Amino acid sequence: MNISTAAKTAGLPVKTVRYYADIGLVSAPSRSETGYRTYDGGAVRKLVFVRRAREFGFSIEECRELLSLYEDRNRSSADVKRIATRRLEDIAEKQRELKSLHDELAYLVDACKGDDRPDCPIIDGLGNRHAGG
Amino acid sequence: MNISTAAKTAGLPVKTVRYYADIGLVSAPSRSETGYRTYDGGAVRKLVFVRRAREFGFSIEECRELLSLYEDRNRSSADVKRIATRRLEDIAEKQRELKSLHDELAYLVDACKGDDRPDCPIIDGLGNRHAGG
DNA sequence: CATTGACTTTCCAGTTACTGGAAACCCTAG
DNA sequence: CTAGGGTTTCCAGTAACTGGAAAGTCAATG
Repeated sequence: MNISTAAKTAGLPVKTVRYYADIGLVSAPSRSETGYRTYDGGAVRKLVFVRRAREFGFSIEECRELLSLYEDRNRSSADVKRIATRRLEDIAEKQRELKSLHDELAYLVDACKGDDRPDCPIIDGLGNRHAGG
Repeated sequence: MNISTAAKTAGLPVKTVRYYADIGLVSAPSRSETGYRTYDGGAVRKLVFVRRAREFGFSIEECRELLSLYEDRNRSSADVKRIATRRLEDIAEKQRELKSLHDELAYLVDACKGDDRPDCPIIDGLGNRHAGG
């Protein structure tokens, strides 16, 4: 199949599919006589794998690592779990950050009357860190 | 004061302080006879304001907007509240996404034995979307 | 006065993960 | 044969910096 069919099947933009081969994340596809890229089921499955991993927030480098584990019939599940667990910690950390951010900003928004006068705790709160963050 | 003192006081890297003037986010500082940038308290306060806003996840363009409100003695607090509320919704949305991501990945990690055998629900789960995600 | 080392300047390149667009080639339907 | 897609390559741009080179400046020392 041609690139647009492969891309559609994998749920990725055509540009992205080309890009993933350019950076060597997936292997370069074979070409037709006229130079068109041609894809088979296996190539598409790898693209799906990458798309899913990216949706999980794995970086391209992590995808590279996961993909080599995906392709390695002899790797241990512990190797995979290690990477996934690290990623899980990243997510939890990000969640904590977002929560404190949300709470602090919500506090400021709540304190702001939102009327046509210039007094605004949000602006004030951005200018000087408020106590008890 | 020179740029490194200003940067330290504002809690920003020197490079970033220069960058913010380059892109016109803050006005270009005055220069000494030999071309060194010189900062006063007002300039530093604006840098602090930008740093805080960035920490809150406001984009540079939003910072530009907020900064003009910060500098405008006649703007209404409603204008500020509008921007901050939009940002608050972004954060809430991001939190929801992170939660579903976390739950799904945690489910996979939990299902993986993490031993030296190749069976791995994480890899399998990345290859094919699991039901009831 | 010379030197040393820290600080500053400008400018260019690189980062992440793509995305947009131009110019040219290919393919299929009518 | 033409029209309209799809495809190719390559270059540039995004967001928000960050790193580094080469050259000028400053303050303290000998």
